[in-house]
Amino acid sequence: MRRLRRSALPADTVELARYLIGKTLVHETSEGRTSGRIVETEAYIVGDAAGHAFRGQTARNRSLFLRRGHAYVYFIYGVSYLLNVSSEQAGVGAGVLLRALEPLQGIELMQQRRGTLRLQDLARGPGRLTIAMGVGIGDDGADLCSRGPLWLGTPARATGEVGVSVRIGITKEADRLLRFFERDNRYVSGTLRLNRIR
DNA sequence: AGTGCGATTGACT
DNA sequence: GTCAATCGCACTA
Repeated sequence: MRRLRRSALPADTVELARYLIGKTLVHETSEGRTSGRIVETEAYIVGDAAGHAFRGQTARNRSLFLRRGHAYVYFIYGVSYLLNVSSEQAGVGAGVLLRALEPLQGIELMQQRRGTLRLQDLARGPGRLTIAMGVGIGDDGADLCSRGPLWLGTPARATGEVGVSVRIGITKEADRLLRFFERDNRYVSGTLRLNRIR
Protein backbone atom coordinates (compact mmCIF):
# COMPACT_ATOMS: atom_id res chain seq x y z
CA MET A 1 0.00 0.00 0.00
CA ARG A 2 1.55 3.26 -1.16
CA ARG A 3 0.66 6.89 -0.80
CA LEU A 4 -1.39 8.44 -3.56
CA ARG A 5 0.32 11.34 -5.26
CA ARG A 6 -1.65 14.51 -5.59
CA SER A 7 -1.22 14.29 -9.35
CA ALA A 8 -3.11 10.99 -9.27
CA LEU A 9 -6.20 12.65 -7.80
CA PRO A 10 -8.75 13.82 -10.38
CA ALA A 11 -8.93 17.63 -10.35
CA ASP A 12 -12.73 17.59 -10.30
CA THR A 13 -14.89 17.11 -7.20
CA VAL A 14 -17.33 14.56 -8.64
CA GLU A 15 -14.57 12.57 -10.32
CA LEU A 16 -12.58 12.57 -7.11
CA ALA A 17 -15.58 11.31 -5.11
CA ARG A 18 -15.91 8.37 -7.47
CA TYR A 19 -12.15 7.83 -7.67
CA LEU A 20 -11.77 7.55 -3.89
CA ILE A 21 -14.04 4.50 -3.70
CA GLY A 22 -11.77 1.50 -3.12
CA LYS A 23 -8.77 3.63 -2.11
CA THR A 24 -7.32 3.49 1.38
CA LEU A 25 -7.33 5.90 4.30
CA VAL A 26 -4.46 5.45 6.76
CA HIS A 27 -3.79 7.10 10.12
CA GLU A 28 -0.63 6.53 12.13
CA THR A 29 -0.76 7.68 15.75
CA SER A 30 1.01 6.84 19.01
CA GLU A 31 -1.78 4.35 19.64
CA GLY A 32 -1.01 2.50 16.44
CA ARG A 33 -1.95 2.38 12.79
CA THR A 34 -5.49 2.15 11.53
CA SER A 35 -6.54 1.88 7.92
CA GLY A 36 -9.59 1.11 5.87
CA ARG A 37 -10.99 0.91 2.37
CA ILE A 38 -13.09 3.92 1.43
CA VAL A 39 -16.47 2.47 0.45
CA GLU A 40 -18.74 5.53 0.50
CA THR A 41 -18.26 9.21 -0.40
CA GLU A 42 -20.29 12.31 -1.20
CA ALA A 43 -19.32 15.21 -3.46
CA TYR A 44 -19.97 18.79 -2.36
CA ILE A 45 -19.32 20.67 -5.55
CA VAL A 46 -18.70 24.32 -6.44
CA GLY A 47 -21.91 26.35 -6.21
CA ASP A 48 -23.61 23.67 -4.12
CA ALA A 49 -26.05 25.20 -1.62
CA ALA A 50 -25.55 22.15 0.60
CA GLY A 51 -21.77 22.70 0.69
CA HIS A 52 -20.03 24.48 3.53
CA ALA A 53 -18.13 26.66 1.06
CA PHE A 54 -21.33 28.02 -0.51
CA ARG A 55 -21.28 31.33 1.40
CA GLY A 56 -17.57 31.88 0.91
CA GLN A 57 -14.50 31.25 2.99
CA THR A 58 -14.62 31.50 6.79
CA ALA A 59 -12.31 30.48 9.62
CA ARG A 60 -14.17 27.20 9.93
CA ASN A 61 -14.22 26.09 6.30
CA ARG A 62 -10.89 27.45 5.08
CA SER A 63 -9.44 23.95 4.57
CA LEU A 64 -12.02 23.35 1.85
CA PHE A 65 -10.24 26.06 -0.13
CA LEU A 66 -6.84 24.34 -0.01
CA ARG A 67 -5.76 22.60 -3.19
CA ARG A 68 -7.02 19.08 -3.60
CA GLY A 69 -5.89 16.40 -1.19
CA HIS A 70 -6.16 18.28 2.11
CA ALA A 71 -8.31 17.33 5.10
CA TYR A 72 -11.30 19.44 6.07
CA VAL A 73 -12.54 18.34 9.50
CA TYR A 74 -15.48 19.96 11.24
CA PHE A 75 -17.72 19.42 14.25
CA ILE A 76 -21.44 18.86 13.70
CA TYR A 77 -24.56 18.45 15.86
CA GLY A 78 -22.45 18.94 18.96
CA VAL A 79 -21.50 15.27 18.65
CA SER A 80 -19.49 14.28 15.60
CA TYR A 81 -16.39 15.15 13.64
CA LEU A 82 -16.62 14.63 9.88
CA LEU A 83 -13.71 14.27 7.44
CA ASN A 84 -13.61 15.64 3.91
CA VAL A 85 -10.94 15.72 1.22
CA SER A 86 -10.58 19.12 -0.45
CA SER A 87 -11.07 18.66 -4.16
CA GLU A 88 -10.31 21.68 -6.33
CA GLN A 89 -7.50 24.14 -6.96
CA ALA A 90 -6.36 26.52 -4.20
CA GLY A 91 -8.93 29.23 -3.53
CA VAL A 92 -11.87 27.17 -4.77
CA GLY A 93 -14.07 25.69 -2.04
CA ALA A 94 -15.30 22.13 -2.60
CA GLY A 95 -14.75 18.72 -1.11
CA VAL A 96 -15.55 15.05 -0.80
CA LEU A 97 -17.06 13.74 2.43
CA LEU A 98 -15.79 10.32 3.53
CA ARG A 99 -18.85 8.46 4.83
CA ALA A 100 -17.74 4.87 5.45
CA LEU A 101 -14.72 2.58 5.59
CA GLU A 102 -14.22 -1.14 5.45
CA PRO A 103 -11.72 -1.71 8.30
CA LEU A 104 -8.36 -3.16 7.23
CA GLN A 105 -5.64 -2.57 9.83
CA GLY A 106 -5.81 -1.73 13.54
CA ILE A 107 -9.21 -3.30 13.99
CA GLU A 108 -8.63 -3.87 17.70
CA LEU A 109 -7.77 -0.19 18.14
CA MET A 110 -10.88 0.81 16.20
CA GLN A 111 -13.00 -1.43 18.41
CA GLN A 112 -11.48 0.21 21.47
CA ARG A 113 -12.11 3.72 20.16
CA ARG A 114 -15.65 2.92 19.09
CA GLY A 115 -16.67 0.90 22.09
CA THR A 116 -18.05 -1.93 19.98
CA LEU A 117 -16.76 -5.19 18.58
CA ARG A 118 -19.05 -5.24 15.54
CA LEU A 119 -16.84 -4.85 12.49
CA GLN A 120 -19.77 -3.64 10.47
CA ASP A 121 -20.36 -0.68 12.80
CA LEU A 122 -16.77 0.48 13.27
CA ALA A 123 -16.68 3.03 10.45
CA ARG A 124 -20.13 2.88 8.86
CA GLY A 125 -21.21 6.53 8.97
CA PRO A 126 -19.06 9.69 8.75
CA GLY A 127 -18.98 10.38 12.50
CA ARG A 128 -18.13 6.80 13.35
CA LEU A 129 -15.39 6.80 10.72
CA THR A 130 -13.50 9.65 12.41
CA ILE A 131 -13.81 8.04 15.85
CA ALA A 132 -12.52 4.69 14.56
CA MET A 133 -9.62 6.36 12.76
CA GLY A 134 -8.75 8.71 15.62
CA VAL A 135 -9.35 11.75 13.43
CA GLY A 136 -10.34 15.03 15.09
CA ILE A 137 -10.28 18.78 14.67
CA GLY A 138 -6.48 18.69 15.04
CA ASP A 139 -6.33 17.02 11.63
CA ASP A 140 -8.13 19.90 9.94
CA GLY A 141 -5.92 21.27 7.17
CA ALA A 142 -3.61 18.23 7.06
CA ASP A 143 -2.10 17.42 3.68
CA LEU A 144 -3.19 13.89 2.81
CA CYS A 145 -0.65 13.70 -0.02
CA SER A 146 2.49 14.51 1.96
CA ARG A 147 4.51 12.42 4.43
CA GLY A 148 2.12 13.03 7.29
CA PRO A 149 0.42 10.62 9.67
CA LEU A 150 -2.92 10.82 7.84
CA TRP A 151 -2.85 9.83 4.19
CA LEU A 152 -4.60 8.34 1.20
CA GLY A 153 -3.26 5.05 -0.16
CA THR A 154 -3.54 2.78 -3.16
CA PRO A 155 -6.25 0.09 -3.16
CA ALA A 156 -5.69 -3.01 -1.02
CA ARG A 157 -7.59 -5.09 -3.57
CA ALA A 158 -9.76 -4.71 -6.64
CA THR A 159 -12.61 -2.23 -6.42
CA GLY A 160 -16.14 -3.47 -7.05
CA GLU A 161 -18.86 -1.79 -9.06
CA VAL A 162 -19.52 1.79 -7.96
CA GLY A 163 -23.13 2.84 -7.32
CA VAL A 164 -24.59 6.35 -7.28
CA SER A 165 -27.41 7.81 -5.20
CA VAL A 166 -28.71 11.00 -3.62
CA ARG A 167 -26.80 12.32 -0.64
CA ILE A 168 -27.75 11.51 2.93
CA GLY A 169 -28.82 13.85 5.73
CA ILE A 170 -29.15 17.12 3.84
CA THR A 171 -32.17 19.28 2.98
CA LYS A 172 -30.75 21.59 0.31
CA GLU A 173 -29.93 20.22 -3.16
CA ALA A 174 -31.23 16.91 -1.89
CA ASP A 175 -31.97 15.33 -5.25
CA ARG A 176 -28.49 15.53 -6.75
CA LEU A 177 -26.86 12.18 -7.46
CA LEU A 178 -23.57 12.91 -5.72
CA ARG A 179 -23.18 9.98 -3.35
CA PHE A 180 -20.90 7.13 -4.43
CA PHE A 181 -20.47 3.71 -2.87
CA GLU A 182 -19.10 0.26 -3.57
CA ARG A 183 -22.06 -1.92 -4.39
CA ASP A 184 -22.76 -4.98 -2.26
CA ASN A 185 -20.31 -3.85 0.39
CA ARG A 186 -21.62 -4.46 3.88
CA TYR A 187 -19.68 -1.56 5.38
CA VAL A 188 -21.64 1.06 3.43
CA SER A 189 -24.18 3.20 5.35
CA GLY A 190 -27.63 4.16 4.12
CA THR A 191 -30.82 2.25 3.46
CA LEU A 192 -31.16 -0.80 1.28
CA ARG A 193 -33.26 1.20 -1.16
CA LEU A 194 -30.54 3.85 -1.60
CA ASN A 195 -27.83 1.27 -2.09
CA ARG A 196 -29.72 -0.72 -4.69
CA ILE A 197 -29.62 2.20 -7.09
CA ARG A 198 -27.11 1.62 -9.80
C1' DA B 1 -26.04 39.47 22.19
C1' DG B 2 -29.54 36.33 20.64
C1' DT B 3 -31.20 32.72 17.64
C1' DG B 4 -31.90 28.74 14.56
C1' DC B 5 -30.07 24.78 12.83
C1' DG B 6 -27.05 21.27 10.93
C1' DA B 7 -22.99 16.63 5.59
C1' DT B 8 -25.19 12.46 13.01
C1' DT B 9 -25.66 9.13 16.36
C1' DG B 10 -27.55 6.01 19.74
C1' DA B 11 -31.42 4.92 22.43
C1' DC B 12 -35.91 3.62 22.31
C1' DT B 13 -41.00 2.09 20.56
C1' DG C 1 -39.43 2.88 12.43
C1' DT C 2 -39.05 7.71 15.51
C1' DC C 3 -36.66 11.20 18.26
C1' DA C 4 -33.80 13.93 21.50
C1' DA C 5 -29.07 15.28 22.64
C1' DT C 6 -25.70 18.85 22.01
C1' DC C 7 -22.85 22.99 20.61
C1' DG C 8 -20.29 25.76 17.29
C1' DC C 9 -21.20 28.60 13.61
C1' DA C 10 -23.34 32.01 10.71
C1' DC C 11 -26.74 35.23 10.39
C1' DT C 12 -29.62 39.04 12.27
C1' DA C 13 -29.93 43.19 15.13
